[in-house]
Amino acid sequence: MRDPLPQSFYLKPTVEVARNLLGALLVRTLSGGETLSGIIVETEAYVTGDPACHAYCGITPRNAVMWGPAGHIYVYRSYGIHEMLNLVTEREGLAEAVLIRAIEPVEGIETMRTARGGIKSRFELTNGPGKLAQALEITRAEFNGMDITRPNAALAVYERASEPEIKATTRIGITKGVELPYRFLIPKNGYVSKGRPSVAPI
DNA sequence: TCCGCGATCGTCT
DNA sequence: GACGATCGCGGAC
Repeated sequence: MRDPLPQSFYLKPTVEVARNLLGALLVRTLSGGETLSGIIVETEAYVTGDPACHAYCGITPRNAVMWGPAGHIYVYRSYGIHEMLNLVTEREGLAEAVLIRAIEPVEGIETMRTARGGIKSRFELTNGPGKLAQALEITRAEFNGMDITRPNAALAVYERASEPEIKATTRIGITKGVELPYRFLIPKNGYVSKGRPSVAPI
């Protein structure tokens, strides 16, 4: 397989990166050598001046990675339970990121099923940010701050085959900035998350 | 099928 | 001490 997407891919405006990630292949290599992969089908953009963005209130130990170089991984825990996978965008000093919300499983489906507690439906293995992290065994301890553009990394993103149809809607599961159309997904894909936008799709 | 609620804990005030 | 970029279960219809 070719090299992972380079840092220049993540140095573009965050909304553009969020759109360009749709259709790309997310590949997780487990410590045992097994490969898990899936096509990214849903993302959300978090930008400067956005009240829903973790970085909105300034730099803290938790969100420090967002201020760092593009192409690094920001993982944090939500509701005390779920791990969230984000990819840092923009230049250093500008704290923006893309949340990966859902993928369509390609390789390692049985392993993902086991990691998810034996769930039967393959549509529900990775259709939500918390589920995706659980299925791919992505933890904050191992991945927060890691460079995703490095060859042979435990997690990598590869260029998409072709540009998919893209739909923009409002974001999900937040209480601030709900009106911004920063959620992007591939319509009619059965693996997107089930949450619904609070406003009609744009 | 849809909706409401509890779980659970790191982080910030 | 309160809350959150969520999830899954159980009950109503």
